[in-house]
Amino acid sequence: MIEKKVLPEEENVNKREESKKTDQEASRQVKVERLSREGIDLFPHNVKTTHSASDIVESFSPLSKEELEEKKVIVIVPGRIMSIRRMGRATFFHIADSRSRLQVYLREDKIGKKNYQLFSLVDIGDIVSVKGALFRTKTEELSVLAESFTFLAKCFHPLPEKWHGLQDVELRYRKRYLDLIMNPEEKEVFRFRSAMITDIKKFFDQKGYIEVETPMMHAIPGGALARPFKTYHNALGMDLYLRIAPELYLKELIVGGFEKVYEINRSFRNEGISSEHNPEFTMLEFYQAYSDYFDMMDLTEELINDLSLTLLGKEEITYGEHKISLKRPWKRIKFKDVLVEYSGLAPSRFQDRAGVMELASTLTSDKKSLSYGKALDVIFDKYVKQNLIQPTFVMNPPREVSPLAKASKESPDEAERFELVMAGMEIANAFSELTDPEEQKKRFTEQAEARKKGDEDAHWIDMDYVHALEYGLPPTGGEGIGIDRLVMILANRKSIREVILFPLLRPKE
RNA sequence: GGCCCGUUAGCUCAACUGGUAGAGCAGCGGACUCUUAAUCCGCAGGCUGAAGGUUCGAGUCCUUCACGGGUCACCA
Repeated sequence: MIEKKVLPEEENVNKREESKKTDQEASRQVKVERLSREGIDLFPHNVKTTHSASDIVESFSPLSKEELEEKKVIVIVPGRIMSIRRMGRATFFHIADSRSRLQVYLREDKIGKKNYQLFSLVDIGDIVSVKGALFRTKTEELSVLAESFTFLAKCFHPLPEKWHGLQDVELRYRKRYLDLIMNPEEKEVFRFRSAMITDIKKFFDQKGYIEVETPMMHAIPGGALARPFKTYHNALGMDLYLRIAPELYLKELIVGGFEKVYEINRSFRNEGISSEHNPEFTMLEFYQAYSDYFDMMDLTEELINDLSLTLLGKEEITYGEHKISLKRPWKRIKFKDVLVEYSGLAPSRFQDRAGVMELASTLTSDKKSLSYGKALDVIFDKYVKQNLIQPTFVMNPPREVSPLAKASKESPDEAERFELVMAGMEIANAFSELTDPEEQKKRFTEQAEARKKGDEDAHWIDMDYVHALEYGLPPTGGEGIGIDRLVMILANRKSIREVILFPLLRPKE
Protein backbone atom coordinates (compact mmCIF):
# COMPACT_ATOMS: atom_id res chain seq x y z
CA MET A 1 0.00 0.00 0.00
CA ILE A 2 2.68 2.42 1.02
CA GLU A 3 4.79 1.63 -2.01
CA LYS A 4 1.84 2.11 -4.30
CA LYS A 5 1.23 5.47 -2.73
CA VAL A 6 4.83 6.52 -3.16
CA LEU A 7 5.37 5.31 -6.68
CA PRO A 8 2.74 7.39 -8.43
CA GLU A 9 4.16 10.46 -6.76
CA GLU A 10 7.62 9.69 -8.06
CA GLU A 11 6.19 9.16 -11.49
CA ASN A 12 4.53 12.51 -11.24
CA VAL A 13 7.79 14.14 -10.36
CA ASN A 14 9.48 12.55 -13.33
CA LYS A 15 6.64 13.46 -15.61
CA ARG A 16 6.73 17.01 -14.45
CA GLU A 17 10.43 17.17 -15.12
CA GLU A 18 9.96 15.63 -18.50
CA SER A 19 7.12 17.91 -19.45
CA LYS A 20 9.32 20.81 -18.44
CA LYS A 21 11.74 19.86 -21.18
CA THR A 22 11.51 22.16 -24.15
CA ASP A 23 11.31 20.87 -27.69
CA GLN A 24 14.97 21.69 -28.12
CA GLU A 25 16.00 19.75 -25.05
CA ALA A 26 13.89 16.81 -26.19
CA SER A 27 15.59 16.89 -29.56
CA ARG A 28 19.01 16.85 -27.91
CA GLN A 29 17.90 13.92 -25.78
CA VAL A 30 16.96 12.00 -28.92
CA LYS A 31 20.43 12.65 -30.32
CA VAL A 32 22.02 11.43 -27.11
CA GLU A 33 20.10 8.18 -27.40
CA ARG A 34 21.06 7.71 -31.03
CA LEU A 35 24.73 8.35 -30.28
CA SER A 36 24.64 5.92 -27.37
CA ARG A 37 23.15 3.28 -29.65
CA GLU A 38 26.13 3.84 -31.95
CA GLY A 39 28.33 2.98 -28.98
CA ILE A 40 29.74 6.46 -28.66
CA ASP A 41 30.97 7.54 -25.22
CA LEU A 42 29.63 11.04 -24.72
CA PHE A 43 31.55 11.55 -21.51
CA PRO A 44 35.00 10.00 -21.98
CA HIS A 45 37.42 9.96 -19.07
CA ASN A 46 40.18 11.81 -20.80
CA VAL A 47 41.49 13.02 -24.10
CA LYS A 48 44.89 13.50 -25.68
CA THR A 49 45.32 16.87 -27.32
CA THR A 50 48.27 18.59 -28.93
CA HIS A 51 47.17 22.23 -28.80
CA SER A 52 44.53 24.51 -27.38
CA ALA A 53 42.60 26.76 -29.73
CA SER A 54 44.49 29.73 -28.25
CA ASP A 55 47.84 28.03 -28.79
CA ILE A 56 46.98 27.57 -32.43
CA VAL A 57 45.73 31.09 -32.93
CA GLU A 58 48.81 32.50 -31.21
CA SER A 59 51.42 30.29 -32.89
CA PHE A 60 50.09 29.97 -36.40
CA SER A 61 48.38 33.26 -37.13
CA PRO A 62 51.58 34.72 -38.62
CA LEU A 63 51.90 31.87 -41.13
CA SER A 64 50.65 32.35 -44.67
CA LYS A 65 48.45 29.97 -46.58
CA GLU A 66 51.43 28.56 -48.43
CA GLU A 67 53.57 28.16 -45.32
CA LEU A 68 50.77 26.28 -43.58
CA GLU A 69 50.28 24.01 -46.56
CA GLU A 70 53.97 23.26 -46.71
CA LYS A 71 54.33 22.57 -42.99
CA LYS A 72 51.32 20.25 -42.80
CA VAL A 73 50.70 20.87 -39.10
CA ILE A 74 48.43 18.20 -37.64
CA VAL A 75 46.69 19.21 -34.43
CA ILE A 76 44.29 17.65 -31.96
CA VAL A 77 42.38 20.52 -30.42
CA PRO A 78 39.49 20.55 -27.96
CA GLY A 79 36.81 23.18 -27.53
CA ARG A 80 33.16 24.01 -27.11
CA ILE A 81 31.17 24.35 -30.32
CA MET A 82 29.86 27.91 -30.57
CA SER A 83 28.40 27.93 -34.07
CA ILE A 84 27.72 25.49 -36.89
CA ARG A 85 27.18 26.21 -40.58
CA ARG A 86 26.06 23.10 -42.41
CA MET A 87 26.16 23.17 -46.21
CA GLY A 88 25.21 19.76 -47.46
CA ARG A 89 28.33 17.63 -47.60
CA ALA A 90 30.52 20.18 -45.90
CA THR A 91 30.25 21.95 -42.59
CA PHE A 92 32.03 24.82 -40.90
CA PHE A 93 31.95 25.28 -37.17
CA HIS A 94 33.80 27.23 -34.51
CA ILE A 95 35.18 25.78 -31.32
CA ALA A 96 36.17 28.00 -28.41
CA ASP A 97 38.51 27.73 -25.48
CA SER A 98 38.85 30.28 -22.70
CA ARG A 99 40.50 32.85 -24.97
CA SER A 100 40.03 32.13 -28.65
CA ARG A 101 37.78 30.72 -31.30
CA LEU A 102 39.02 28.46 -34.02
CA GLN A 103 37.20 27.41 -37.17
CA VAL A 104 36.94 23.79 -38.24
CA TYR A 105 36.14 22.66 -41.77
CA LEU A 106 34.49 19.28 -42.06
CA ARG A 107 34.03 17.49 -45.40
CA GLU A 108 32.19 14.27 -45.95
CA ASP A 109 34.84 13.09 -48.41
CA LYS A 110 37.53 13.72 -45.81
CA ILE A 111 36.05 12.11 -42.68
CA GLY A 112 33.80 9.54 -44.35
CA LYS A 113 30.08 9.21 -44.82
CA LYS A 114 29.46 7.47 -41.51
CA ASN A 115 31.30 10.06 -39.42
CA TYR A 116 29.72 12.88 -41.35
CA GLN A 117 26.31 11.48 -40.49
CA LEU A 118 27.31 11.25 -36.85
CA PHE A 119 28.23 14.88 -36.92
CA SER A 120 24.64 15.72 -37.71
CA LEU A 121 23.97 14.65 -34.12
CA VAL A 122 26.38 17.29 -32.79
CA ASP A 123 24.83 20.42 -31.29
CA ILE A 124 26.01 23.91 -30.54
CA GLY A 125 27.35 23.78 -27.00
CA ASP A 126 28.84 20.30 -27.24
CA ILE A 127 32.49 19.92 -26.31
CA VAL A 128 34.56 18.01 -28.86
CA SER A 129 38.10 17.53 -29.94
CA VAL A 130 39.07 17.70 -33.57
CA LYS A 131 42.07 16.19 -35.33
CA GLY A 132 43.28 17.64 -38.60
CA ALA A 133 45.69 19.80 -40.53
CA LEU A 134 45.86 23.57 -40.23
CA PHE A 135 45.07 25.57 -43.35
CA ARG A 136 43.64 28.87 -44.46
CA THR A 137 40.27 29.23 -46.15
CA LYS A 138 39.56 31.36 -49.19
CA THR A 139 38.88 34.23 -46.86
CA GLU A 140 42.23 33.55 -45.14
CA GLU A 141 40.75 32.34 -41.86
CA LEU A 142 43.04 29.98 -39.98
CA SER A 143 41.12 26.69 -39.74
CA VAL A 144 41.43 22.97 -39.08
CA LEU A 145 40.60 20.58 -41.89
CA ALA A 146 39.07 17.79 -39.83
CA GLU A 147 40.07 14.15 -40.25
CA SER A 148 38.11 13.06 -37.21
CA PHE A 149 36.29 14.36 -34.19
CA THR A 150 35.60 13.02 -30.69
CA PHE A 151 32.87 13.85 -28.19
CA LEU A 152 34.18 15.17 -24.89
CA ALA A 153 30.86 16.23 -23.36
CA LYS A 154 27.29 16.62 -24.53
CA CYS A 155 25.42 19.84 -23.89
CA PHE A 156 21.80 19.07 -23.03
CA HIS A 157 20.46 22.61 -23.29
CA PRO A 158 20.47 25.16 -26.10
CA LEU A 159 22.90 28.01 -25.61
CA PRO A 160 21.72 31.64 -25.54
CA GLU A 161 21.61 33.62 -28.73
CA LYS A 162 24.89 33.73 -30.63
CA TRP A 163 24.79 37.37 -31.56
CA HIS A 164 23.47 39.14 -28.46
CA GLY A 165 24.85 36.66 -25.96
CA LEU A 166 23.21 36.41 -22.57
CA GLN A 167 21.81 39.82 -21.61
CA ASP A 168 19.49 39.06 -18.70
CA VAL A 169 21.44 40.35 -15.68
CA GLU A 170 19.76 38.02 -13.25
CA LEU A 171 20.50 34.96 -15.36
CA ARG A 172 24.07 36.12 -15.87
CA TYR A 173 24.66 36.13 -12.11
CA ARG A 174 22.65 33.00 -11.32
CA LYS A 175 24.24 30.97 -14.11
CA ARG A 176 27.63 32.60 -14.35
CA TYR A 177 28.89 29.68 -16.43
CA LEU A 178 26.49 30.67 -19.20
CA ASP A 179 27.64 34.26 -18.95
CA LEU A 180 31.25 33.10 -19.28
CA ILE A 181 30.47 30.80 -22.21
CA MET A 182 28.56 33.44 -24.13
CA ASN A 183 30.19 36.75 -23.19
CA PRO A 184 33.97 36.58 -23.63
CA GLU A 185 34.43 40.15 -22.38
CA GLU A 186 33.14 39.04 -18.97
CA LYS A 187 35.89 36.45 -18.83
CA GLU A 188 38.37 39.26 -19.30
CA VAL A 189 37.14 40.98 -16.14
CA PHE A 190 37.87 37.92 -14.05
CA ARG A 191 41.17 37.33 -15.77
CA PHE A 192 42.01 40.91 -14.90
CA ARG A 193 40.99 40.39 -11.31
CA SER A 194 43.23 37.36 -11.03
CA ALA A 195 46.17 39.19 -12.59
CA MET A 196 45.66 42.11 -10.25
CA ILE A 197 45.78 39.91 -7.17
CA THR A 198 48.90 38.20 -8.46
CA ASP A 199 50.54 41.60 -8.93
CA ILE A 200 49.50 42.79 -5.49
CA LYS A 201 51.16 39.75 -3.96
CA LYS A 202 54.26 40.37 -6.01
CA PHE A 203 54.31 43.99 -4.87
CA PHE A 204 54.19 43.12 -1.19
CA ASP A 205 56.48 40.13 -1.47
CA GLN A 206 59.11 42.33 -3.08
CA LYS A 207 58.85 44.74 -0.20
CA GLY A 208 59.58 42.01 2.30
CA TYR A 209 56.03 41.40 3.49
CA ILE A 210 54.83 37.92 4.27
CA GLU A 211 51.40 36.72 3.33
CA VAL A 212 49.47 35.20 6.21
CA GLU A 213 46.10 33.65 6.87
CA THR A 214 44.19 34.53 10.02
CA PRO A 215 40.91 33.10 11.29
CA MET A 216 37.66 33.68 9.47
CA MET A 217 35.66 32.56 12.47
CA HIS A 218 35.94 34.86 15.44
CA ALA A 219 34.63 34.48 18.97
CA ILE A 220 34.50 38.29 19.09
CA PRO A 221 34.13 40.03 15.75
CA GLY A 222 36.47 42.99 15.56
CA GLY A 223 38.58 45.26 13.41
CA ALA A 224 35.71 47.22 11.87
CA LEU A 225 32.44 48.86 12.71
CA ALA A 226 29.89 46.51 11.17
CA ARG A 227 27.31 43.87 11.91
CA PRO A 228 28.55 40.27 11.75
CA PHE A 229 27.12 36.96 10.60
CA LYS A 230 26.65 34.55 13.46
CA THR A 231 27.24 30.82 13.43
CA TYR A 232 27.63 28.03 15.96
CA HIS A 233 30.28 25.45 16.72
CA ASN A 234 28.68 22.22 17.93
CA ALA A 235 31.62 20.52 19.63
CA LEU A 236 32.68 23.60 21.54
CA GLY A 237 29.11 24.64 22.13
CA MET A 238 29.86 28.24 21.29
CA ASP A 239 28.74 31.06 19.08
CA LEU A 240 31.18 32.19 16.46
CA TYR A 241 31.09 35.10 14.06
CA LEU A 242 32.33 35.30 10.51
CA ARG A 243 35.01 37.92 10.53
CA ILE A 244 34.19 41.49 9.62
CA ALA A 245 37.93 42.21 9.25
CA PRO A 246 41.23 40.44 9.93
CA GLU A 247 42.74 43.55 11.50
CA LEU A 248 43.20 42.56 15.14
CA TYR A 249 44.88 39.24 14.36
CA LEU A 250 47.22 40.89 11.90
CA LYS A 251 48.32 43.40 14.51
CA GLU A 252 48.88 40.56 16.97
CA LEU A 253 51.32 39.20 14.39
CA ILE A 254 53.17 42.52 14.47
CA VAL A 255 53.30 42.17 18.26
CA GLY A 256 54.72 38.70 17.63
CA GLY A 257 57.57 40.15 15.63
CA PHE A 258 56.60 39.88 12.00
CA GLU A 259 57.28 43.41 10.88
CA LYS A 260 55.37 43.33 7.61
CA VAL A 261 52.30 41.17 7.04
CA TYR A 262 49.45 41.14 4.56
CA GLU A 263 46.39 39.06 3.92
CA ILE A 264 44.03 38.95 0.94
CA ASN A 265 40.84 37.18 1.79
CA ARG A 266 37.15 37.36 2.42
CA SER A 267 35.42 39.34 5.10
CA PHE A 268 31.72 39.16 5.82
CA ARG A 269 29.33 41.90 6.83
CA ASN A 270 25.70 41.36 7.58
CA GLU A 271 24.43 44.48 5.91
CA GLY A 272 22.62 45.68 2.86
CA ILE A 273 23.42 44.62 -0.68
CA SER A 274 24.04 47.26 -3.32
CA SER A 275 26.10 47.90 -6.39
CA GLU A 276 29.00 48.61 -3.99
CA HIS A 277 28.30 46.01 -1.30
CA ASN A 278 28.29 42.24 -1.31
CA PRO A 279 27.88 40.45 2.04
CA GLU A 280 31.15 38.64 1.46
CA PHE A 281 33.88 40.68 -0.12
CA THR A 282 37.59 40.50 -0.58
CA MET A 283 39.86 42.75 1.38
CA LEU A 284 43.58 43.28 1.29
CA GLU A 285 44.94 44.26 4.68
CA PHE A 286 48.57 45.06 5.37
CA TYR A 287 50.47 46.19 8.43
CA GLN A 288 53.95 47.50 8.72
CA ALA A 289 55.86 48.04 11.94
CA TYR A 290 57.79 51.29 12.35
CA SER A 291 55.55 53.26 10.05
CA ASP A 292 52.51 55.51 10.25
CA TYR A 293 49.60 56.54 8.10
CA PHE A 294 51.75 58.86 5.99
CA ASP A 295 53.84 55.86 4.97
CA MET A 296 50.61 54.05 4.17
CA MET A 297 49.57 56.88 1.84
CA ASP A 298 52.83 56.62 -0.06
CA LEU A 299 52.55 52.86 -0.26
CA THR A 300 48.96 53.04 -1.48
CA GLU A 301 49.80 55.49 -4.24
CA GLU A 302 52.69 53.36 -5.31
CA LEU A 303 50.67 50.14 -5.28
CA ILE A 304 47.65 51.33 -7.23
CA ASN A 305 49.72 53.38 -9.65
CA ASP A 306 51.90 50.30 -10.26
CA LEU A 307 48.90 48.09 -10.83
CA SER A 308 47.47 50.45 -13.38
CA LEU A 309 50.78 50.78 -15.23
CA THR A 310 51.49 47.07 -15.19
CA LEU A 311 48.02 45.80 -16.02
CA LEU A 312 46.61 48.59 -18.17
CA GLY A 313 49.80 50.28 -19.31
CA LYS A 314 48.55 53.74 -18.32
CA GLU A 315 48.05 56.14 -15.46
CA GLU A 316 44.87 57.72 -16.75
CA ILE A 317 41.87 55.50 -16.70
CA THR A 318 38.25 55.80 -17.70
CA TYR A 319 35.53 55.01 -15.22
CA GLY A 320 32.05 55.43 -16.64
CA GLU A 321 31.79 59.06 -17.67
CA HIS A 322 34.88 60.02 -15.65
CA LYS A 323 38.54 60.24 -16.45
CA ILE A 324 40.59 59.34 -13.42
CA SER A 325 44.25 60.22 -13.15
CA LEU A 326 46.39 57.96 -11.02
CA LYS A 327 49.49 60.11 -11.51
CA ARG A 328 51.27 60.63 -8.22
CA PRO A 329 51.03 62.44 -5.90
CA TRP A 330 47.34 62.20 -5.09
CA LYS A 331 45.31 64.84 -3.38
CA ARG A 332 45.54 64.85 0.42
CA ILE A 333 42.98 66.84 2.30
CA LYS A 334 41.77 66.97 5.87
CA PHE A 335 38.35 65.62 6.68
CA LYS A 336 37.17 68.93 8.11
CA ASP A 337 38.39 70.79 5.01
CA VAL A 338 36.89 68.36 2.57
CA LEU A 339 33.51 68.88 4.22
CA VAL A 340 33.69 72.58 3.47
CA GLU A 341 35.24 72.22 0.03
CA TYR A 342 33.15 69.41 -1.46
CA SER A 343 29.86 69.25 0.39
CA GLY A 344 28.33 72.22 -1.41
CA LEU A 345 27.21 73.44 1.99
CA ALA A 346 28.04 76.92 3.25
CA PRO A 347 31.14 76.89 5.52
CA SER A 348 29.10 78.65 8.17
CA ARG A 349 26.98 75.56 8.54
CA PHE A 350 29.89 73.75 10.12
CA GLN A 351 30.56 76.42 12.70
CA ASP A 352 28.11 75.41 15.37
CA ARG A 353 27.95 71.87 16.65
CA ALA A 354 24.21 72.00 17.21
CA GLY A 355 23.62 72.92 13.58
CA VAL A 356 25.79 70.04 12.38
CA MET A 357 23.98 67.59 14.62
CA GLU A 358 20.65 68.82 13.40
CA LEU A 359 21.62 68.52 9.76
CA ALA A 360 22.98 65.01 10.29
CA SER A 361 19.88 63.92 12.13
CA THR A 362 17.80 64.78 9.09
CA LEU A 363 20.04 62.52 7.01
CA THR A 364 19.95 59.36 9.06
CA SER A 365 17.32 57.22 10.70
CA ASP A 366 19.80 56.10 13.32
CA LYS A 367 19.42 59.07 15.67
CA LYS A 368 19.87 57.23 18.93
CA SER A 369 23.61 56.97 18.71
CA LEU A 370 24.39 60.15 16.85
CA SER A 371 27.43 61.86 18.31
CA TYR A 372 29.19 64.92 16.90
CA GLY A 373 31.85 62.79 15.25
CA LYS A 374 29.27 60.46 13.75
CA ALA A 375 27.27 63.44 12.58
CA LEU A 376 30.25 64.72 10.59
CA ASP A 377 30.76 61.25 9.16
CA VAL A 378 27.14 61.10 8.05
CA ILE A 379 27.46 64.45 6.31
CA PHE A 380 30.66 63.26 4.64
CA ASP A 381 28.95 60.15 3.27
CA LYS A 382 25.93 62.05 2.08
CA TYR A 383 27.38 65.24 0.65
CA VAL A 384 31.07 64.70 -0.01
CA LYS A 385 31.98 61.17 -1.00
CA GLN A 386 30.15 61.16 -4.32
CA ASN A 387 32.02 64.32 -5.39
CA LEU A 388 35.46 62.82 -4.91
CA ILE A 389 36.21 61.30 -8.28
CA GLN A 390 39.99 61.69 -8.46
CA PRO A 391 41.92 59.64 -5.91
CA THR A 392 41.80 61.58 -2.68
CA PHE A 393 43.19 60.82 0.74
CA VAL A 394 40.69 62.17 3.22
CA MET A 395 42.78 62.60 6.34
CA ASN A 396 41.99 62.91 10.02
CA PRO A 397 38.35 61.95 10.39
CA PRO A 398 36.77 62.23 13.85
CA ARG A 399 38.48 60.16 16.51
CA GLU A 400 35.10 58.91 17.75
CA VAL A 401 34.48 56.88 14.61
CA SER A 402 38.04 55.50 14.64
CA PRO A 403 38.40 53.39 17.78
CA LEU A 404 41.50 51.55 16.56
CA ALA A 405 43.48 54.58 15.37
CA LYS A 406 45.86 56.86 17.18
CA ALA A 407 44.48 60.27 18.00
CA SER A 408 46.16 63.17 16.26
CA LYS A 409 48.78 64.90 18.39
CA GLU A 410 47.73 68.43 17.45
CA SER A 411 43.95 67.85 17.39
CA PRO A 412 42.94 65.08 19.78
CA ASP A 413 39.41 64.99 18.34
CA GLU A 414 40.87 63.75 15.07
CA ALA A 415 42.35 60.37 14.26
CA GLU A 416 45.61 59.66 12.46
CA ARG A 417 43.68 57.96 9.76
CA PHE A 418 42.71 58.36 6.14
CA GLU A 419 40.13 57.05 3.77
CA LEU A 420 41.03 56.78 0.12
CA VAL A 421 38.08 57.80 -2.01
CA MET A 422 38.00 57.35 -5.75
CA ALA A 423 35.12 57.49 -8.23
CA GLY A 424 32.91 58.38 -5.29
CA MET A 425 33.70 55.08 -3.60
CA GLU A 426 35.65 54.35 -0.51
CA ILE A 427 38.53 52.17 -1.62
CA ALA A 428 40.84 52.05 1.38
CA ASN A 429 41.03 52.90 5.02
CA ALA A 430 44.21 53.18 7.01
CA PHE A 431 45.60 54.48 10.24
CA SER A 432 48.50 54.93 12.50
CA GLU A 433 47.44 52.02 14.66
CA LEU A 434 46.54 52.71 18.24
CA THR A 435 49.27 50.98 20.23
CA ASP A 436 48.61 52.11 23.81
CA PRO A 437 46.69 49.33 25.58
CA GLU A 438 45.19 51.61 28.21
CA GLU A 439 43.94 54.00 25.55
CA GLN A 440 42.61 51.08 23.53
CA LYS A 441 40.70 49.81 26.54
CA LYS A 442 39.18 53.27 26.97
CA ARG A 443 38.13 53.40 23.34
CA PHE A 444 36.55 49.98 23.57
CA THR A 445 34.65 51.14 26.63
CA GLU A 446 33.38 54.18 24.73
CA GLN A 447 32.26 51.87 21.97
CA ALA A 448 30.50 49.61 24.44
CA GLU A 449 28.59 52.61 25.72
CA ALA A 450 27.61 53.57 22.21
CA ARG A 451 26.44 50.01 21.68
CA LYS A 452 24.31 50.25 24.80
CA LYS A 453 22.74 53.37 23.36
CA GLY A 454 21.75 51.41 20.29
CA ASP A 455 24.74 51.70 17.97
CA GLU A 456 24.77 48.17 16.58
CA ASP A 457 27.94 48.80 14.62
CA ALA A 458 30.00 49.88 17.61
CA HIS A 459 33.15 47.89 18.22
CA TRP A 460 33.06 45.03 20.66
CA ILE A 461 35.36 44.91 23.66
CA ASP A 462 38.18 42.46 22.94
CA MET A 463 40.36 42.03 26.00
CA ASP A 464 42.52 39.41 24.32
CA TYR A 465 43.53 42.06 21.86
CA VAL A 466 44.20 44.60 24.60
CA HIS A 467 46.29 41.96 26.32
CA ALA A 468 48.34 41.51 23.18
CA LEU A 469 48.91 45.27 23.04
CA GLU A 470 50.19 45.10 26.59
CA TYR A 471 53.18 43.14 25.29
CA GLY A 472 54.07 46.03 23.04
CA LEU A 473 52.92 46.91 19.53
CA PRO A 474 55.52 49.15 17.90
CA PRO A 475 54.38 52.20 15.96
CA THR A 476 52.55 50.58 13.08
CA GLY A 477 50.77 51.72 9.97
CA GLY A 478 47.95 49.53 8.72
CA GLU A 479 45.48 49.59 5.90
CA GLY A 480 42.61 47.75 4.29
CA ILE A 481 41.85 47.98 0.58
CA GLY A 482 38.60 46.77 -0.93
CA ILE A 483 39.74 44.52 -3.73
CA ASP A 484 36.36 44.19 -5.41
CA ARG A 485 35.99 47.96 -5.63
CA LEU A 486 39.51 48.39 -6.90
CA VAL A 487 38.74 45.86 -9.65
CA MET A 488 35.58 47.80 -10.44
CA ILE A 489 37.56 50.97 -10.97
CA LEU A 490 40.43 49.49 -12.94
CA ALA A 491 38.13 47.28 -15.05
CA ASN A 492 35.52 50.02 -15.45
CA ARG A 493 32.53 48.16 -14.02
CA LYS A 494 29.65 49.94 -12.34
CA SER A 495 28.48 47.12 -10.08
CA ILE A 496 30.36 44.96 -7.61
CA ARG A 497 28.37 42.01 -8.96
CA GLU A 498 30.22 42.40 -12.23
CA VAL A 499 33.54 41.65 -10.54
CA ILE A 500 32.44 38.87 -8.16
CA LEU A 501 31.92 35.56 -9.92
CA PHE A 502 29.02 34.46 -7.77
CA PRO A 503 27.43 37.46 -6.05
CA LEU A 504 24.84 36.71 -3.40
CA LEU A 505 21.30 36.49 -4.77
CA ARG A 506 18.11 35.36 -3.17
CA PRO A 507 17.31 31.84 -4.34
CA LYS A 508 14.56 31.76 -6.90
CA GLU A 509 11.40 29.83 -5.93
C1' G B 1 13.24 48.53 4.42
C1' G B 2 10.85 53.05 1.11
C1' C B 3 10.10 54.65 -3.92
C1' C B 4 10.58 53.82 -9.35
C1' C B 5 11.26 50.30 -13.39
C1' G B 6 11.34 45.35 -15.33
C1' U B 7 9.65 39.97 -15.83
C1' U B 8 6.24 37.83 -23.11
C1' A B 9 9.09 31.15 -27.07
C1' G B 10 15.57 28.10 -25.13
C1' C B 11 17.96 33.31 -26.11
C1' U B 12 17.46 38.71 -27.89
C1' C B 13 13.34 41.66 -28.41
C1' A B 14 8.13 43.50 -30.57
C1' A B 15 2.70 43.79 -29.61
C1' C B 16 -0.57 51.96 -30.01
C1' U B 17 -5.56 54.54 -26.08
C1' G B 18 -7.91 46.88 -23.40
C1' G B 19 -9.93 43.63 -29.12
C1' U B 20 -7.08 36.79 -32.65
C1' A B 21 0.54 37.18 -28.94
C1' G B 22 4.79 38.34 -33.44
C1' A B 23 10.02 38.60 -35.41
C1' G B 24 15.30 37.32 -35.49
C1' C B 25 18.63 33.71 -33.62
C1' A B 26 18.43 28.76 -31.85
C1' G B 27 15.38 23.99 -33.06
C1' C B 28 12.99 20.28 -36.53
C1' G B 29 12.37 18.62 -42.04
C1' G B 30 14.31 19.60 -47.10
C1' A B 31 18.24 21.86 -50.85
C1' C B 32 23.36 23.13 -50.84
C1' U B 33 31.41 20.69 -50.63
C1' C B 34 35.07 27.72 -48.77
C1' U B 35 30.96 29.31 -44.99
C1' U B 36 31.48 32.85 -41.02
C1' A B 37 25.15 36.85 -37.90
C1' A B 38 25.90 31.46 -44.44
C1' U B 39 21.71 31.32 -47.94
C1' C B 40 16.89 29.35 -49.85
C1' C B 41 11.95 26.52 -48.97
C1' G B 42 8.73 24.51 -45.19
C1' C B 43 7.34 23.33 -39.94
C1' A B 44 6.97 23.49 -34.83
C1' G B 45 7.57 26.16 -30.46
C1' G B 46 3.62 30.54 -25.45
C1' C B 47 -1.09 29.14 -19.19
C1' U B 48 2.64 36.56 -21.34
C1' G B 49 6.78 35.52 -13.39
C1' A B 50 2.49 33.66 -9.59
C1' A B 51 -2.39 34.38 -7.43
C1' G B 52 -6.71 37.22 -7.25
C1' G B 53 -9.87 41.29 -9.22
C1' U B 54 -12.33 44.84 -12.93
C1' U B 55 -14.38 43.92 -17.97
C1' C B 56 -18.44 41.12 -23.04
C1' G B 57 -13.05 40.77 -23.61
C1' A B 58 -6.59 41.59 -20.01
C1' G B 59 0.35 40.72 -22.10
C1' U B 60 -1.92 45.69 -21.56
C1' C B 61 -6.01 48.34 -16.04
C1' C B 62 -6.26 47.34 -10.30
C1' U B 63 -4.50 44.49 -5.70
C1' U B 64 -1.18 41.12 -3.39
C1' C B 65 3.14 38.16 -3.80
C1' A B 66 8.05 36.36 -5.94
C1' C B 67 12.63 37.52 -8.26
C1' G B 68 15.82 41.12 -10.49
C1' G B 69 17.64 46.21 -11.72
C1' G B 70 18.00 51.43 -10.28
C1' U B 71 17.70 54.87 -6.34
C1' C B 72 17.30 56.44 -1.29
C1' A B 73 18.03 54.64 3.66
C1' C B 74 21.33 51.39 6.32
C1' C B 75 26.56 50.26 5.89
C1' A B 76 33.24 52.24 6.04
